[in-house]
Amino acid sequence: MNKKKLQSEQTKRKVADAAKALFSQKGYKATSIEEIVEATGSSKGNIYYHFKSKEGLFLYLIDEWDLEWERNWKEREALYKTTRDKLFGIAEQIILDDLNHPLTKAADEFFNNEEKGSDIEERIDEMVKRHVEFNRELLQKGIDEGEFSPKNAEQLAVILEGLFVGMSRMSRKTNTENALQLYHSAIDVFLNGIIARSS
Amino acid sequence: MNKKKLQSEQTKRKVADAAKALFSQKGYKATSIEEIVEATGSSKGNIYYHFKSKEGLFLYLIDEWDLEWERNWKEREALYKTTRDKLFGIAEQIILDDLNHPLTKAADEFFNNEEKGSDIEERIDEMVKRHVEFNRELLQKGIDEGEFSPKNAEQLAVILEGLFVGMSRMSRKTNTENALQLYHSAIDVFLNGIIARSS
DNA sequence: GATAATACAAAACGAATGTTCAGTATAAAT
DNA sequence: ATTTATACTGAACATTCGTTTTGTATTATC
Repeated sequence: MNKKKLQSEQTKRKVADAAKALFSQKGYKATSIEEIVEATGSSKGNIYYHFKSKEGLFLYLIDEWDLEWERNWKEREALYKTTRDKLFGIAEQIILDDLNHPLTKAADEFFNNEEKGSDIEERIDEMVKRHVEFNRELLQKGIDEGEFSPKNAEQLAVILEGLFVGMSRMSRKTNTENALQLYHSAIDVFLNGIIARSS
Repeated sequence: MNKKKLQSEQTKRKVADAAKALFSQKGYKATSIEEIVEATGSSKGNIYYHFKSKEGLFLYLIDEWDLEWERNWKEREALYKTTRDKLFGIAEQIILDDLNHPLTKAADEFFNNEEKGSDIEERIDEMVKRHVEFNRELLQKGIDEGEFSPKNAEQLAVILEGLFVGMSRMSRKTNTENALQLYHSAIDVFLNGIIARSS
């Protein structure tokens, strides 16, 4: 059990990579299996041998992407000391990760589509919850350490997530530099809005 | 030129109303012309007689919706004195208007889709610009009158728009009450972040 | 070496869907 | 009254696209 499994994994990787590039460029719906076939040289049947369905393929990519994001963040987190700085760091990574390896657009489209099967919806919900929880822990820490004024961390976490979502959308047509500036300002406002004041 | 034109307008209205309901419930892609046919009793050919295409029909609805929103706001604007209060008022109207007459979901989906023709994209861009400009004027007024600390109003306007977009997304699965609370908190943070401080 | 499992190809399926078009009836214009 | 324009029908068109199926070569298993 060696040569075959290896070859298989390589093929799966190749399909995943091609699909990722296509979904990123064209969006989810606009990318057809046929195009993935053309890009990989693999056959339709083979793609369906490796992935349950188009949605399954996409979800596979999203999961990979999300895991990679968290891995990257954990590597960089130590670079930032205050929660404030961490937030700016997160924004920076979002922009770099999302605008360079951007399944973002496709993900957005996918999340908003209504046709998704029940299992798909579950996994999406999980992901959003993970994000909010991630934010919540970060903010809670900031509150506990007196950096922010004590408020409902859960709700702030949702607001922060929404802010990121919105900024992502607003910066879709701008370049990286402008996006960085926009995110920075947004977080500035957000932080200024929840910061602990000595007065 | 009377009886016929009248009948024609009524039909167009009927199609528009049915389409609006369907797009709202099911989203843009998920709503087929066939379903609009079933809902109206009109024929496919007739729908294409009144509207250039499915996209054209949707855009027609979006335009109507946006105009109505502005009309409603202008009626209510006088109720709020400070810019701060106006922002809360806007949020309230967004939630009520958007969650009750919600083309929001479909609009979101539509805006994110990549396949849109060039003219479509133009009209969408215009709409976003209108929104940002609307925000900008509001914020500029708040700055001029000393309510907010002087900052880049243009960028704040974009952030505010993004915040609304994000909140809309985050409150998709909640009820009106929770949505109101979320928006309120979000604007609280935003205002707190840009407010003029005496200290 | 025979059998079974795996990786892949190619074609066909099938169903959904937006759009067009030839035709018809009704109202307006001349 | 005849012609013309308008509102509308219903069926056919034309694709696109995700998925299934059938078949085959290669590799692992016994």
